[in-house]
Amino acid sequence: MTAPRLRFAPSPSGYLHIGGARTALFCWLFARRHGGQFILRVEDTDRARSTAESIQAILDGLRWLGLDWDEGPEVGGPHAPYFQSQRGPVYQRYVDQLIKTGHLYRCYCSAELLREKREAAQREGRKPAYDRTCRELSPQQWPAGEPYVLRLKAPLDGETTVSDLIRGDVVFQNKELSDQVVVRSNGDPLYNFVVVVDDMTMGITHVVRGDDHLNNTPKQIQIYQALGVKPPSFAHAPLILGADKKRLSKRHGATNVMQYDDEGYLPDAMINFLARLGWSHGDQEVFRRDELIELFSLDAVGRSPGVWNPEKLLWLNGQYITSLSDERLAEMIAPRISAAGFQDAAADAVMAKRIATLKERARTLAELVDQGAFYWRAAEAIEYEAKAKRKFFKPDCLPRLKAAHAALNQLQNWNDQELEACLAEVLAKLDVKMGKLAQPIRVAITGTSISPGLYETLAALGKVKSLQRLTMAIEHIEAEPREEAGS
RNA sequence: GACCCCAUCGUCUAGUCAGGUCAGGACACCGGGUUUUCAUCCCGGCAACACGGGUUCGAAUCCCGUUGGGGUCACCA
Repeated sequence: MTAPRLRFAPSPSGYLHIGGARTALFCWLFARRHGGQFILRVEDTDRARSTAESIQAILDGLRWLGLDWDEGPEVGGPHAPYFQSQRGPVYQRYVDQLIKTGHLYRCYCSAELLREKREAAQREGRKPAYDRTCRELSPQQWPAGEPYVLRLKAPLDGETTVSDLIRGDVVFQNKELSDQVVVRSNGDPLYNFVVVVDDMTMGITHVVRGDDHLNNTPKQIQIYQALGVKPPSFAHAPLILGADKKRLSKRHGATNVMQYDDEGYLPDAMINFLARLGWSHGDQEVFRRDELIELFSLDAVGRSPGVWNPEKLLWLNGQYITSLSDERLAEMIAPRISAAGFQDAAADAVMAKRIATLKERARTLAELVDQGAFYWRAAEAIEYEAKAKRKFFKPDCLPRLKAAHAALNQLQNWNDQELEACLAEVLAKLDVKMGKLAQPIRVAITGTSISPGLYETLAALGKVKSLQRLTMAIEHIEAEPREEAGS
């Protein structure tokens, strides 16, 4: 295959949506797989809805996902500008061509009249297509000074076939297609025309987009034909649905990819998950980015719409978190720790050790920071969970905690092995089971009955903080009124 | 309503194009094991070819129909 050129062409009327992200991913993967180019083009001709913030949000989303574009906003390229709003002269050139070749005609029907006709057709069960009233108007019949739109003089019969790389041939009867408006009465060209001109002039070879565009494709092919140009290859990927099988929207949860960043998802996990939603490679679930590039094929993209499954994304994200190095994770969560207002700035080695105890338990970076709160908190800022306190801070554990404190205080090498040996000795001396000692200590140092393994946690917390919290716990229990006496 | 697309466990899917293994994997769920809690991990379980006709010795796979779901029908993109 000669180097393909693919484009992602979002309209900037919001953030980067999950569905858009997957479309962009498929385009990007295909381009990277075949050594082609990935082009970003902004479809901002709807000035009422397009905003600069949206453009930025979409760029941010793509960058977060690591979908780099070879041409487009902020990087430029040989086919600039990459904003439709700035390509007026290009469109005008091709409008002129189509007028000259007789493919466009003036239609003086008012928007109001068309709306009425459409509604009447709907009511009477006819198809709501334009009735071609003005198609054969001669210039003598043009009402002077009246506004008009330019319509495509489309074929009246025959058929238009979309050769889709995912779905095969999709045939549309031309009589089902009406004479689409190409230029508004104010002179602005419409979407189906500008998208064709852009794809054509930018040398796009493969148009990969959502299923919702399949019905636009024959209209675009008719424009290519009028222009006398061979259309690119098309591939329409199935849409992403919510749990109720309705088109994915905000009420199904987060649809903004950057919200997943906020919630502590990793871009690689998101990429992996998005790729697997609609595309597959045998039984494989986890793919590195380079594997995805190597294996991606439009042949393996399914045809049926898929349901967004946040549970599986969570699982995948956990897999990625576990697989990252402690050091890398430390970098990633540092901003989150300070944003949460925690003070403890531990040395890198200590930080890595702490993360090692947490990462296989956390499915998101947010969970990781949350579950490690007892690490980042100052020693004296410990908060005991009510239930854990009630269950494990009983007066009878005081001797055990005191014995543990005394023994640990003597420990020279504060590491997993030494800690285990040290506590084993305490256990033997007191003749109690591990559970009787581990849980009170756990609550003392973490504030809860749930935490990573005790030795590694003590080791990662550090001797000073650990002993301080043990002391605090002992004092706390001693200060507590003895409930047994009353009841 | 018309047109277009789609149809395997609850979900993502393999298998469909070149009909022939108890329909495979993953998430979730349930049970068991490991264990100082939780999680990880390991083992096991539950669970699907939408329905009806054909074609065929044989159909998840090919054909037709039905049903269901989705999408699109703008002087939006």
